[in-house]
Amino acid sequence: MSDKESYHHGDLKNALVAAGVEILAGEGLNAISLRNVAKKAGVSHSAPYAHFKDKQALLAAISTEGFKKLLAQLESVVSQYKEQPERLLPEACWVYYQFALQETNIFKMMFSGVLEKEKDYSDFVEVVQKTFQVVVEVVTICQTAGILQAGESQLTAMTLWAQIHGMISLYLEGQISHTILDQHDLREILLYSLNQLALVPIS
Amino acid sequence: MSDKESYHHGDLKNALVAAGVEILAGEGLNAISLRNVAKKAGVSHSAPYAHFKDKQALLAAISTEGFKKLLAQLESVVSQYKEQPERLLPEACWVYYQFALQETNIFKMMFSGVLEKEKDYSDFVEVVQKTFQVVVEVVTICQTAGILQAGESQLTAMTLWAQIHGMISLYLEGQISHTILDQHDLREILLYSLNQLALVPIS
DNA sequence: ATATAATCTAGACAGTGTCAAGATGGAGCG
DNA sequence: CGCTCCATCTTGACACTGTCTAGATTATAT
Repeated sequence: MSDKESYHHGDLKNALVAAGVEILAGEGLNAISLRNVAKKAGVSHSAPYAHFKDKQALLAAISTEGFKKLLAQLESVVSQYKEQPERLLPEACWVYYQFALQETNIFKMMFSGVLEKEKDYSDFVEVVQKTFQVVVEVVTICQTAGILQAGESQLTAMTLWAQIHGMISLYLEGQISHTILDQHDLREILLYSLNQLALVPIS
Repeated sequence: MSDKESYHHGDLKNALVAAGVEILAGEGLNAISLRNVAKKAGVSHSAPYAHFKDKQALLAAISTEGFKKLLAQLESVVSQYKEQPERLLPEACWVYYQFALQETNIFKMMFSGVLEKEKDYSDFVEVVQKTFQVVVEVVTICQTAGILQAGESQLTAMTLWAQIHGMISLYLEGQISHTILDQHDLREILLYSLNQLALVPIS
């Protein structure tokens, strides 16, 4: 089925997403066009319409892929540091930072309002919810360990996520003042912000 | 000079920015094209190139306009509550939320990585820095009032900004879980997150 | 084996950003 | 005042975009 010579591609849907991810990573957000992606997948310019209603739908699929990757990395760090809550918190946040720094374009796409959320894109919504569940899990662990204030874990998780997400977003936008960046690297800034939230010193 | 009949528009640069703001607010980010903006300003499709190097440059000018508006609102709330630090903090943050909610499209544009920051866009950078200065001012006031932890006010300001910015961004992206939104409105969520940062209960 | 549906191609259309050539008229010079 | 220069604006063109239609190809189910 994955015979590249055949008229029917066999796995075009995934191939298009993969091509999109590649273009996104290599040439940036503006370089990603349907025709571009189709060409990279070795297929005619309107073939994607057999698998995606829209350009939006393709972008949603690419974003979903990004979220899956982020989710996997978060889950990995949680299972690694589950028993050391004082390390779990900074490392989990650091993974988020790292993802944003390494997969900048996909990250921006995931959050930059490129996709209008009118359509459900149910796969996308699902993986986002799962990701949030992991954040809640991290928060719960930290709360029972006395590292974070006890309280509604969902709201605290939102607060934590907002903190991390906001900081890395502002960083990517180049909106962290140079007087700060000259004196501190990103890891220090992360730890400083976490210590504003935590009950116990974090390092 | 503002004679609308004349061949030379007289104030086209500002007119284009104004038209852009209007389209952005009315029809959204995807509807804003150079030709569209030019038509709204009553001018031919490539007239903008006399005033802006790029589409990017126009977008940067529009973003700058947005920042000026946000800055003005922030400054206003600071001068209003300067003497009541316990109210200043939530109200200043609330103004940020309100701006994002009311001028959603401009807000997204200001932060959504639409403009590549390779070029300086010095007006833009300047107003961003001024805005950050106001945040630092708010933080300093709250620190001396014992509402926020004493420390490097720039880093604390970054933390606060990230918190607010992250939360409203996630909200606009539809990424705050419904189980939260069903139980709390945005103002409550804001206050909850601020209370994670503040030394004193905030309401 | 044949019909039906899924997949892919080819061609067309209106929009898009950008550039080049030329028209227009205001500003500063004599 | 008259003339020149130059910023401003128009027109036309180009390659590229998302999307739609009609038709070709092939997998799948009967």
